[in-house]
Amino acid sequence: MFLALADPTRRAVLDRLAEGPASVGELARPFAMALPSFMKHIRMLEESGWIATRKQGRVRTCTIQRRSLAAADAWLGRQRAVWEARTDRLERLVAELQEKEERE
Amino acid sequence: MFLALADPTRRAVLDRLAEGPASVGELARPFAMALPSFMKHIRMLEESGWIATRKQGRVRTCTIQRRSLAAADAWLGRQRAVWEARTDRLERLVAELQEKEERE
DNA sequence: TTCATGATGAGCCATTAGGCTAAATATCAC
DNA sequence: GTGATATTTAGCCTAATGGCTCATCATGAA
Repeated sequence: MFLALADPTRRAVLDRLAEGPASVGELARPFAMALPSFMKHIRMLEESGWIATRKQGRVRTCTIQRRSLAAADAWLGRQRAVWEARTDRLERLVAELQEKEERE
Repeated sequence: MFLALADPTRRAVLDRLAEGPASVGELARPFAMALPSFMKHIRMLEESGWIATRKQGRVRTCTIQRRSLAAADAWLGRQRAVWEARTDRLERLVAELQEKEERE
């Protein structure tokens, strides 16, 4: 899931898709890359759940999937939560120590 | 940056470090992995800015870096923002169309 | 039908990732 | 100074990544 975000091409594709669906060819245009290479990125984005694709005629249309964004967010969110909880504990500890010092 | 999150070992290390600093050996203990292998993960986490390390005597202590979390958040945040802006536009568009229909 | 176009399949290649072992280094504790 | 402890270096191995070309397939347009 994060692996998909590790590549700049794929992040750019997601950036583009956030604005709305697009065909493979359309998505590929900005990149100096052979189509088969580009397709690997598309497939990987689909397999990792970041996008969904549907083929009508000879055109395959890609749509971003909100769900993955939520999943990635969740991990970072948990991370932030623990970090902040710890920070809070530290702050309380420091506060207590200071109080104690003042009383002495 | 996201590449560092792509590996479960490294995510686990970050999970652990969110609770507070730890030495390399301490961090490595839960993993069935040779130390040199583990060190590669540590180095990668450091190079990608997720952690900072400092060596005193023979012990290297690792600390999580808040900054990276913020950076990762930023990307996802931007992504969400565009997505939601677009959703809003679509909702407005739908609303307008419905109004128009009702008037007809 | 024939041709152009959008997407794919197959397979090659160089680099990187992620694991290992064996040996070296640097402290710390006696 | 000897031995145990905590890393670290060097180098090897396999599989996966990310790129390429060339050949194919399927569909839309003339």
